[in-house]
This record gives sequence, structure tokens and C-alpha cells, in this order.
Amino acid sequence: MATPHVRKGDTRHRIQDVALSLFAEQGYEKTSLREIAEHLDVTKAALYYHFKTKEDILISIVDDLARPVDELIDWAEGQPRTLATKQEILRRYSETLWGAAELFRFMQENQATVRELSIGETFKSKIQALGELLKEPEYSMTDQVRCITALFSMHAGMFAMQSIEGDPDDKRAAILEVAQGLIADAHRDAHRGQTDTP
Amino acid sequence: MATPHVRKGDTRHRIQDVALSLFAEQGYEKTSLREIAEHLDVTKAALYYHFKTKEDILISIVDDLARPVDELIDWAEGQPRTLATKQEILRRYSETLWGAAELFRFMQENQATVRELSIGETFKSKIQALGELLKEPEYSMTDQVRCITALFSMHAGMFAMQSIEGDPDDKRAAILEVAQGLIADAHRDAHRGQTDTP
Amino acid sequence: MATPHVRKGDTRHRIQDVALSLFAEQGYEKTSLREIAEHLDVTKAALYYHFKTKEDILISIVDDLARPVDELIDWAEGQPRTLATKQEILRRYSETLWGAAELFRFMQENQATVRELSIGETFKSKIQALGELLKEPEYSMTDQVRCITALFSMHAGMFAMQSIEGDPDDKRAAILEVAQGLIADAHRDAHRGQTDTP
Amino acid sequence: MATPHVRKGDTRHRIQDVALSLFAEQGYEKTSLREIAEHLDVTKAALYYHFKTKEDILISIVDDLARPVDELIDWAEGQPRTLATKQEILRRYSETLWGAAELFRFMQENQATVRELSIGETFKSKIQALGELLKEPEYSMTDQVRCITALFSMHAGMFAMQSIEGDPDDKRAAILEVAQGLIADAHRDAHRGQTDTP
DNA sequence: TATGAATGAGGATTCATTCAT
DNA sequence: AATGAATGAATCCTCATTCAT
Repeated sequence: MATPHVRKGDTRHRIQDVALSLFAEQGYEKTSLREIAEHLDVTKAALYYHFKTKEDILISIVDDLARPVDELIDWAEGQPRTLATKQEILRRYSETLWGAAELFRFMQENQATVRELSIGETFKSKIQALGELLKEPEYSMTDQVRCITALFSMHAGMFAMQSIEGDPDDKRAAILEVAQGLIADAHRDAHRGQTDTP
Repeated sequence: MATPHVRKGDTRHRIQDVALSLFAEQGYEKTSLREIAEHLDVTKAALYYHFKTKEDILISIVDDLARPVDELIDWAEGQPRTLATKQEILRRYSETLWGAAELFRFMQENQATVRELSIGETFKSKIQALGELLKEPEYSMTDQVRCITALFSMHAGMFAMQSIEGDPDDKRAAILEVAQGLIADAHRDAHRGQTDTP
Repeated sequence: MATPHVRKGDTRHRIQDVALSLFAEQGYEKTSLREIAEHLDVTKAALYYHFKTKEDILISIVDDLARPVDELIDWAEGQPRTLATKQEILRRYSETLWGAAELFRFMQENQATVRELSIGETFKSKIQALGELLKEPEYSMTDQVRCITALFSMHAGMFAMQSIEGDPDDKRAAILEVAQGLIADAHRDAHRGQTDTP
Repeated sequence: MATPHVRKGDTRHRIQDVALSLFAEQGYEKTSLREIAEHLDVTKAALYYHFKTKEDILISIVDDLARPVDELIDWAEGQPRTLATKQEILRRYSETLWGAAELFRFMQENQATVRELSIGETFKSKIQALGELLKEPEYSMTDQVRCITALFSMHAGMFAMQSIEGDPDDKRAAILEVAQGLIADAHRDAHRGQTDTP
């Protein structure tokens, strides 16, 4: 069952893995193809058999790992715009984020780089789409800020909560709770005085 | 009376200005010293008369612009740890952030780069210090997350709120309001059932 | 059958050859990689494919060419410490020196440079080892000086004897003769009054 | 009597001193004007007030310190070409060498550099002149080599005798003794069978 | 499916030198 | 007698990329 030497067709994936972890650790610009190749014990030229350019490696990683976000958006667009839906969006987004933590950390910490790359726009628009699904046009500005903050607090949560002690899973739950609280606040504000919440 | 050429002694500052705006726009790594020099109509070597290395340029900028954060921390450490103090910390931090928006945007968008530079640790510890001034040890994990989120929501607010329409100053006020709300929530939670709030 | 272009795999050696002759002619510091590359009709970057640094080029040359000295030391350490052995050491050293004249001339004329490089110590210790094989602890100081002088006179002989007319091979023989004479003097002094020479 | 701050007109000499010691320590090429200036707590530009170029600094040092060699040659040319004269030449040369040890060490260790500089030829011709005063045209090649070796052994002696234990002055005396011995050998060879030595 | 060899463009940095003040 | 500011040319080196094999 165990494969003695690396499985055929594996190299492409191994490149992506090593590349992502180096990109996340050192940044995109500071990671050279030589370095990636060395970690894999292949030559730089081998990378070019599998990918057209350095940027291509990154794109392929992002494409693979960002699909769940697309699926989340697709799903959400088919749901009623209730508070419960929004809470569920956040819950699922939390899962997505932690499922591809290295990638999102990379995106977060290399925004200046990513902005110039073709993936930049793509990503930004996806998060914006998510934002649109959380806030409502009639919300006050403050409540709109609450919605966007809910989203970004989860991003920040991935690396900025080191000063808080505790089990990672508990922390993640707490972060989600705070984000959901923000959405709930916005929702309550907007529907104050109404009998029925949609 | 008007200075026909650039004022004497100005070059050092002009370098910092141009460098910061290029760093913020394109990222640190993608900005070459040649580019900075060309924007200033001097030679690369002139930069080296004023700064020892490329990193040194950045350090000098950060040193100048991050002083207000130090002052804020100093001030805050002399205040009672009341809710009002914390609200005021956030208000002042908001001011600081917008007073040096380009720098903070740079720090935010180039974290991977900054992490490896000597300023990385410096900055991280300052923000952590601020965080410590907002949260209390006896807070629940959720409330601690609220405090850290309050801080980071203001960072995120500087560039992630483009999807919200409205006057920038209003937006900034709304962001501050949300951040202060988070702190207030944490405070209320922690003191629920008590007659007196400190 | 004739190779129209340079033979494959040759480049590494060609770099070493050109580098050594330029280093010897102009000195290490004054020889730029650009110059070496131009002599070879390749780009500077090509040099970096074959060698990690400029110093590395030099190290590789020294490693290759200094091996005979190691072999000489190894051989000598297995021999009895007689006068005949010492004379033979000098004879072989003479051969070694002339077999890699360019390198030794370089080492001689670039001591200040070489001293800071990693090869500096290496070389110094080898020559010291040779010196130890020539002199004996019980020798008078003068006789020890004779031994060291014997060694160094052969180095000096490689470039300092231009004021003497004559066939190079004859000159070399004469230099060796003088060196051997110095050793013989030292030996005679030390054993004066003894019946047997070891 | 003591001058509280550096004596007027001193700077020129201080530059020469610092420059020579840095040149000797690190080599000419590796010593930058910045470094010299820093050691003196002046600016690079100040060096240019006193000297026209970097090479000029070196030339001025050499001119000052090499004068004794000229005087030695002048003196020797007025003496009879006897063995005693030659011994005295060596003795005086030994004195000269140790009187300006740093300079001679520099010349010895930076030959490749010095060769390209204008002083190179100057120096070489002086040593050659000394050589001519030691050897005689009718000497055998071996004896001519003895004479040149006598000269160079004193140079080598300045730094190559570290493997010999003992008081520096004793060592210097031993080196001179060996050099004089070589000259004596040459002389004896040449006059073997003659009743009278000139 | 890869490699060995190479390139062209560009990077940061250092240097000797100049000149107005 | 010396400085502050700057330059132009050069340095070593690294990178993403290419292509014949």
C-alpha cells in the first residue's frame, strides 16, 4: 500500500505544497524558484515542466483552495437573507478559512504583492461578494461596518490572536461567536421596532 | 523668496516621502532603489549618502511615524483601566492610524516582508501592548477576542471598507463606533451582575 | 571529428583557466567577473551556474592545484628524517612549484587578499608543515632559519630571478641547488663532531 | 609641552600613518578611503585636501619610507666591491627593512596591486640595483642565485619565520647571518684557487 | 518527465572622486 | 583646513525564464 518512491503525477502537487508553505513563511517575492526546487530535490527546469511561470504556481494553488469560497457564495445566494443564513455563512467561512489556513495567511500577509497579480482582483471580489451577502442596503453605515468587520475579524483571527491563551479550537469558536454577534447586532438595529424579522 | 530648487537639507525627507509612497503602492520588495532615485531625480548613490541600506530607509520612516503609538501607550499606561479610558485609547488610535495612513497600510499589506525585518518585532509588540491595555485577564475568551478584534477592525477599516458608500470621515467614525461597541460589550459581560462598574 | 565549438562540459575548466590567469596577471580584487566572462564569451550569470561565488572559483582552483603539496607532505611523513629525504622534499617541491607556477605566483603576489580568504590558513599551514619536515627541534636558530629560507627561496625564485640571465631550466636547477645547500649546511652544523649522520 | 589637540599640519602625517597600517593589514584594494577617514574622524573630502588620489597617499608613504634604500644604494656604489662591503649592505638593508617593517610587509603582500601602480617599477628597480651590488658578472649562475636569495630571504624573514620560536631580535640576527653566509659562499666559490680576494 | 547549461535583466551596494561652501 | 552632498561607474550576485537533449 505504501508507495516506495513518490507516486506518479505527484510532483505537481508536491510543488504546490512546498511552494505554498514557503510563500506563506517568507513571502512570495522572497521565495525563489531555486529554493522551491531544492526543497523538492528537483531542478528549477522541472518546475517549468509543470507550470508556465512562478505566478502560475501561485494561481494554481489559489484556484484549488479558493473553490470552497465560490461554493459558499453559490450556496448562500440560494438561501433566504435571514439572520440564520448569515450566521451560517460565517460558520462555513470559518471552516473554509481554517481548512486552508496557510493560503489565507499568505493572502493576508502578502496583499501588496497579491494586488498586482491577476488573482488579486479575483479574491477581493469574492470577499466583497460575501460582504454583500451579509449586509443590507438599508443598514446604517455603522451596521454595514459591523458586517464587514465580522468578515475581517475572522481573517485577523487567524494570526492576530496569539496574545490570547487557550485551546486553538476554543479560540476559533470564540472568534466565530464574536463575528456572529456583530451580525446579530446589525440585524437587531435594523429591525428594531418591527414585529417580524425576515 | 520662493525656493527655485529643492530646499537644502530636504533630500533626506524627500527620500522618506517618496519611498513610503512607493512602498505602500507597490510593496517593499517590488520597489527598487533605482525607482526611488528616479522619482527624486538623484542617483542611487545619493540615497546611500543619506541611508545605509534600503531597510534603513524603511526603519527611519517607521521610527518617525510610529512614535505616536508609543506616546499613546505611555499615556494609556498612566490612566485607570476603566471603560472610558479604553474608549479613549481606541479614539486616539483611530486618529493615529489615519494620521499615518500610508505607513499603516504598508505595514498591513507587507506583513510577510515586515516580519523578517527588524521593525517587525517592534511593531508587533506595540500592538500587543495596546491589546493588553484593552483586555483584562479575567475576561472570558470571547471577550478577549472582542478586544483584539476592536483593535484590528480599525486596521482593516483603513482599506477594507471600500464596498461601503459614504463620506470617509463618517466611515471612520462608524468604524470607531463599532470598535468601541466591542469593548463595551466585553466590559458589560465581565461586570454583569455587579452593581458598580469601575 | 574536430570540435567546432568548445567541448561540452568544458566550461567549468575554462572558467578556472581564464580566472587563474587573470588573477595571476592583475590580482584577485582587480579581476572582475565581468572580465572573466568576457574572455570566455559567456555571461556573468553563467559563471554563477558553475560556481557559487567569486571566492569559490579561486577555492576550486586552489583545491585542484594544491593537491600535489598534500601528496608531498604525505609522502614525506612516511620517510626517515635524513638529509637525503629533505633534499628530495625540496626537489619534489621544486617540481610542484613549477608545475603550477601561475597559481603559486598568484598566492605569492596576493598574500594580503589570500590571507582574508578561507584558503589563506589552509595554505599557510601546508607550508608550515613542510617547514617542520625540514628542520629539527634541536637545530640552532640559525639552522632553522636556513631551512625556512630554503623553502621560501624556491618561492621567490619563481619571479625574483629575472635579473639573472640564462636558461629557465638551468635557473631552476640552480635555485634548487642553493636551497639544498642551505639544508645541507643546517644538517652539517647540527651533526658536527658526530661520527654517524642519521 | 603636550599639544592638547592634534598639532597643526599633522593631519597629513596622520593620514599616512593610518593608511599604511590599514593597507598593510587588509591590502590596498580592500581598504577604502571611507575607512581611513573614519579612523581619523574626518570626512573623505578631507583626504582630498591633502592628497590628489588614493594612489597618491600610497606614493607619498613609499617615497618617505623608501628613501633609506636609496641612501643605501648611493652609499654602496661608492664602496669597493669587497665581501665586507656586501656584508655591510645586507646588514644595513636588514636595518632598513625592520625600520619600515609595515611598509615592506605591505609591498611584499600586495605585489599584484603594486605592480600596476607607478611605484611598482620604482621599487623593483631599486631591489634589482641592490642585487647588482651583491653579485658579480663572473659568478656562476648558482652563486648569482645565492646573492638574490640572500636579499629575498630577508624579505621573507619578516613574516615567514613565525614557526620559529625565539626572541625577535635574535631571529633577525639569525636571518642576517644566513643571508651573509650565502653571500660568503658565493664569494668563496668565485675566488677558489685565487691567492688574493679583492 | 525531467535536466544541464545558459541568458538578460535587474537587484543592492560600494567606491573614488568632485565641488560649492 | 575641512565638510556636506552628490555622482558615475563599477561591483558581486540573484532571479525568472528558456531550450536542446
